[in-house]
Amino acid sequence: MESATKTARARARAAVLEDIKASARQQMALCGAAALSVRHVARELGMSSSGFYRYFASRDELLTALIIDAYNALGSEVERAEAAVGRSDLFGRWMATARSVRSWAAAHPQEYALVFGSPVPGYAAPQDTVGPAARVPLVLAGILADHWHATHEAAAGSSDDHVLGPKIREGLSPIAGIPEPVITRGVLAWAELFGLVSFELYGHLVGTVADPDAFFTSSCERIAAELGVTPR
Amino acid sequence: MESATKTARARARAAVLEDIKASARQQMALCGAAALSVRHVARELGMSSSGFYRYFASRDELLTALIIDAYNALGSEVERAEAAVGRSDLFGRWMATARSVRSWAAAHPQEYALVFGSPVPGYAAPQDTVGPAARVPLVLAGILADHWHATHEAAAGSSDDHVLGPKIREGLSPIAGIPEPVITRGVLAWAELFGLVSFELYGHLVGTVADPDAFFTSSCERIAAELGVTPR
DNA sequence: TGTACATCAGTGAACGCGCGTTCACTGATGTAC
DNA sequence: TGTACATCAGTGAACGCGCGTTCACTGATGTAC
Repeated sequence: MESATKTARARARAAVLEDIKASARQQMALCGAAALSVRHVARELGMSSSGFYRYFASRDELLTALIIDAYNALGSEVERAEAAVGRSDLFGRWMATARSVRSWAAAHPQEYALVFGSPVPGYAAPQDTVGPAARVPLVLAGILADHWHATHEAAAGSSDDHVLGPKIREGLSPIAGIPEPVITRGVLAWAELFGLVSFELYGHLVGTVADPDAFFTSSCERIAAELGVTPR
Repeated sequence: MESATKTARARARAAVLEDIKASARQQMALCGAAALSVRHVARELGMSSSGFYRYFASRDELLTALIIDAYNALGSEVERAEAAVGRSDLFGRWMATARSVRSWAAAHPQEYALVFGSPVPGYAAPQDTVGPAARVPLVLAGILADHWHATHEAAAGSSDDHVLGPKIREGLSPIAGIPEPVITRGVLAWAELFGLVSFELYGHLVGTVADPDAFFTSSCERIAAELGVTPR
C-alpha cells in the first residue's frame, strides 16, 4: 500500500510535469522559444504562476528539459526510420536518416530551432544535453562505420588525429579504427544535412527552389555519392 | 544657403540614425536580436525612449534596417574578398568566398544569426531584404557561371527547369543558359557552406573537431571538388 | 535683411501590459507508531 | 485501525522590473515673402 500510494502521487506529479512541457511546446510553436513565458504556461494549465515552481526551479530548467526532449524526440524518430532499412542497404539507411531529420524538423520547427537554431539569448546549455544530442550523429556514425568495414579489410590501429576532437572518439564507439578523413567527411555530411534542412525551414530557398522535395532528395543523393555510398 | 542648411539638418539626422543602429548592433552582440529593446537603445544614446520614434516608426522597422545592413555588410565583405582573386582562379575565388563568409560570421555572430538563424518571433521580413540578401548568392553564381563557360561551349537555350524557382532565374543573370543540375549543385554548395558556418558558430562542433580552421578548409576543398572546381 | 510661419528633433509623463520569482499560507495526501 | 505528524501540491498577493508606444509640449532650425 505504501509504494502504491507513493507512486500515485509520483504519477500525478509526472503527469503534471508532462502537461507543463506539452503546453510549453505548444506555446513555443506559436511564438518561438525566446518568447516562452512561465506565466503563460501556468495560465494555460489553470495553475497559478507560482505553482510552476513546484516542478521547475526556473524558466531555464524548463528550457533545458525541452531541449533534452527535443533531442530525444528527433533521435528516436531518426533511429526508428534508419532501423527500418535493411542493414546492407547503406544508401537507403542514409536517405532514411536524412529524410527523417527533415520531416521531423518540418513537423516541429520551433523545437528544431530550439536545438539547432541560434542559441536562446542568456541561456547556457548544461552538460545533460550532450547524450541526447549525440543520437543522430551516432546513427550517421553507424552507417559510415558499416560502409567502411564493408569496403575495407579491418586494418586496426587508431590513426593520429589532429583535426578531430576528443568527444567524437570517446562518444562514438562505432567509428573506432576508421581513418580520420572518412570521419571528417561524415561530420561534413552532418553539417551539410543540417544546413540543407535549416535553409529550407528558415525560408532561404523560397523563390529559389520550386520543388523542395525534389531538391532535397537530389541533394542528399549527391552527399551520399560523396560519402561513397551508392544505391545498390 | 538653402540646400546647405537643409543638408546640415539631413546630415545630423543621418548621423543619429547611424548611432541608433550602431547602438542596437552593440546591444544585439551582447543579448541577441530577440532581446533588442528600443528603450535600451535610446538610453544608451542619452535620448528619451520617445525620441527614438522620430527615426523609426517601430521596433520592427529598426530590425528590418539591421537585417538589410547585415546582408549588405556581409555582401560587400564577400564581394571584396572574392574580387581580390584572379578571375581565372576559380578555386581561389570559391575559397575566398567561403572564408570571408566564415570570418564575417565569427566577427558578427549576432548579425549573422539575425539573418541566417532562426527567425525572430513575431517578425516578418519585408520585401526590401531580398536585394541585399542576394549578394552572396550572386558571387557564387558568378563563380559557377565562369567555371561553366570555361569548361563548355556556349550552348544556349534555357533548359526546362522543374526544380528551380522563378526568383533564381530572374534575379541571377549570370546563370542564364547554364543547365539546371549545375545550378542546383551550386544552391546545395551555398546551403552546405551556411550549414558549416552555422554549425561551428552555434557550438555543434565543440568537442568533435579539435582544429576548426583545418576542418573548415578541408571541407570547403571537398565542396569545391564536388563543384568541379579544382586548384590550378 | 527682417519678420512671420512651418517644420521637426527631442522631452517627460503616462498607459497598459507582461514578466520571473518569492513568500507565507492552506489543505490534501501520505507515513509512522 | 486510529491518531499525530510530516510532506508536498497548489494559492494569492506582492516585489521590482522592463517593455513598446502615444501624446501634448517646448524650442531650435529652416523657409517664404
